Amino acid sequence: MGTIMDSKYQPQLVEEKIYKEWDEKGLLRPSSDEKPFTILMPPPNANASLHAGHGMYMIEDILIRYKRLMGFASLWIPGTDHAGFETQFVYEKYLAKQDKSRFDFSRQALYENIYQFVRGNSGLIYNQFKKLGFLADWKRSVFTLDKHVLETVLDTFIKMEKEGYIYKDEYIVNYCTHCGTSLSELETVHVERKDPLYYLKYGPFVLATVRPETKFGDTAIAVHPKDKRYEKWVGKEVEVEGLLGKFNIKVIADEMVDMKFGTGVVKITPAHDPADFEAGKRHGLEVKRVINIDGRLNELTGPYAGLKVKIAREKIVTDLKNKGLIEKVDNEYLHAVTVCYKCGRDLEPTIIPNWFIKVKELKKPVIEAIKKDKIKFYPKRYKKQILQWLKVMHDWPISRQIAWGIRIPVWYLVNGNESRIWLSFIDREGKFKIGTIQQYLDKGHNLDEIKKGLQQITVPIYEQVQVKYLVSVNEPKDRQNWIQETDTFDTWFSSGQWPLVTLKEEEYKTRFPTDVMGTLSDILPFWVSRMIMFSLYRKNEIPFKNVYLWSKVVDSKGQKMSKSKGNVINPIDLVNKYGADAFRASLIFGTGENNVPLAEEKVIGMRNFVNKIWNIGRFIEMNNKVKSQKSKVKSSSEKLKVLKELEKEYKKEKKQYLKYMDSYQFFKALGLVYEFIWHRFADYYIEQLKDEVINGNIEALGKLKEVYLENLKMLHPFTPFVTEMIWKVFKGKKKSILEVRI
RNA sequence: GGACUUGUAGCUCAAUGGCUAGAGCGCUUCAUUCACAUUGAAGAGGUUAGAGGUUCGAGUCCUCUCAAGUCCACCA
Repeated sequence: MGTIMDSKYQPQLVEEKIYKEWDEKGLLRPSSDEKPFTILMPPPNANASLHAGHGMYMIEDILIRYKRLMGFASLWIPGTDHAGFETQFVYEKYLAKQDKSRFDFSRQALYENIYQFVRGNSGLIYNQFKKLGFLADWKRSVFTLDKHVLETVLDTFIKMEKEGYIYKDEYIVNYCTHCGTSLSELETVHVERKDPLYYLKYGPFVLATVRPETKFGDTAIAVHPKDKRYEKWVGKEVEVEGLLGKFNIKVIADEMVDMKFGTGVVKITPAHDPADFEAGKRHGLEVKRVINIDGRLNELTGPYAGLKVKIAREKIVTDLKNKGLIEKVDNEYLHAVTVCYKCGRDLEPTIIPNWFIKVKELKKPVIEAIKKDKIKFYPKRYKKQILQWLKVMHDWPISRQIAWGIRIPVWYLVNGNESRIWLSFIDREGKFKIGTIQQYLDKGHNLDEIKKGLQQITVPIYEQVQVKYLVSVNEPKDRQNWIQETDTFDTWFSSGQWPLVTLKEEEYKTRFPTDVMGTLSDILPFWVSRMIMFSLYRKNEIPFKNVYLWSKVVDSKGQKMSKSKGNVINPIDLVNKYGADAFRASLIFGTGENNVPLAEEKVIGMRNFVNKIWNIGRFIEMNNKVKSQKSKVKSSSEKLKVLKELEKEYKKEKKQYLKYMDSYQFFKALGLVYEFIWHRFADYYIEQLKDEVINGNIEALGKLKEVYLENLKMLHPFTPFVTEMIWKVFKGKKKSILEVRI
């Protein structure tokens, strides 16, 4: 043996070497003959670098290592996500620095540029994961734009379309005119804000609105059916004086109206308000669009055409005042505004043709599987939550108006539809063009040129004739001209199929359903529910048996980490300073089921603990080396009693440890071992037996060594490096603690 | 507006309805040739947010009030 143990454990000197040895020994993947245990790593964004939240992936590493020590062939498969919207957003910020925007590129060029951009950053996060000691099979990494992933994802869409789960509809969506895409409800943020509430004179009524600029799109006035004040008007048309002159408008009665709000009268603008859109459907109202998707008012607004919403509003308010059409303004009106979660700007509810999945039938087996506990949730309360979410989950818009993603395999027939298909493209001279295909064919451009420079096409849903489309991966081969949909799939549509694309074909027999899915609790509805849905749809099987949900990593005061607050902690800095073991343990120790506070002081505390583990080993090793030179001393009856006590206490500890680990109560398991090893084993037992051991009592030393080594195994999932290092000191340089079993 | 979660020492968190409510960090005092000062021993620090109830017994269960957080929002 003869390995010299320094009086201080220095992680910086050994961690990299130890990790390399695990890799070389093939310990990153399981040996084949044991019982399978499988975890699929939630794919981080391909261009991301490690942040504190990723530290919690360590929960999965704990499970992988624990199960390995328990005799399982534990396998952890990593991957990365193209993260459509997120990544394109980051890339566009990068473009903006060079005074460019996505409108300067064709979608093909933009896609390729982002691909290169992502490639340049990829691999970074895996190196950081390795620094944390993650025992994952990196060679098997899957990227959500890999060929076989595309095949599966496209195939799912085609199958769903065939079976009638897919439809296209004009739908009012939250549209960010700045980011140029529609957002799902889950991607929006509601903020409370004060805005002026204008009381407008509206024919015989006065009504309150914060958005006077949408009044050009009004197609009805609504009152509550029980409101006696307005009873006599319901069902009739009234004449209203507006900025563009007089017009007639219908009065309807609908329960959506709050009699107590404002004057109890609201204008209905189906094209620009989600609630009005629904009301419009109920009453068969015309949908009159007055704001285009670029956030500017259109030709129906007369002199205001071309103005952006905010500017138009100011101008319209001034003009209304001059005409005497504003009765009063309430400047203290507090209301919830929906803003873009990415750029924070107000969202414009807008009607856009979108692709949808009917979820009503698809979610049924999901609900059933969860109710029957085929999938278990930790902590338990999330079962109730996910069921609640599933219950109210409505049809899912899966199309996104961005280039970075998987293009929807739909082809529109061009012939005969030239003036029905709207598009934007970069022409052969590099100029941005927008309009219908017909307009540009007339101006001497040809379809190949348009397709080559294509940015985005919009195929509206027409009253009489629909543009014919085919669902196909490749362009239909006939004499006709076709053009492919430019919308891409929502990221969750592909990452929702993660469990269907990560395993090898033969592993679906042995490793599916996988054992544990661990992820941040925030994405329970986005991701977890959809993975279950796709898995049941494609495989008729649940994707995983257990779901472990961890919470956000926050700062020492419980505040969310954010750049603007300046409280962001870089995990790698802490690892470099105090070692990966200390960092890992600090995310587990003293936490419950709530947010995980991360503070340097706590990491220091855990560094001290790691050092304590090391020094206990040092004490035993020092006496181990010299034992042959000393005479044999037998234990006194008093010391025998202490040894028996130790044995008993250790057995109790181990039993409790297994119970905690098997029920995913990691913080309790670590707390238990911490307490035992430091305050019982070191502070009590070693102190009691110290003189004996130094005097050469082999029996006492043997017992201490035995219990110590067992505790190293129990600690290994939490602090893998130091336990491996000590193991090598005791057992030999070529041995690994990962090769033994608890 | 609805749902969920939380409120315990200065801070961050524990405590299957049962003994004197415990850890870590911080604080005070003492110790030191010792495996470890990244140490050890001792200590201060609590009306468990508040009020009421159930119980032999409540930090824990129930009701209400107050406060904080998260998610959802014509969907419950």
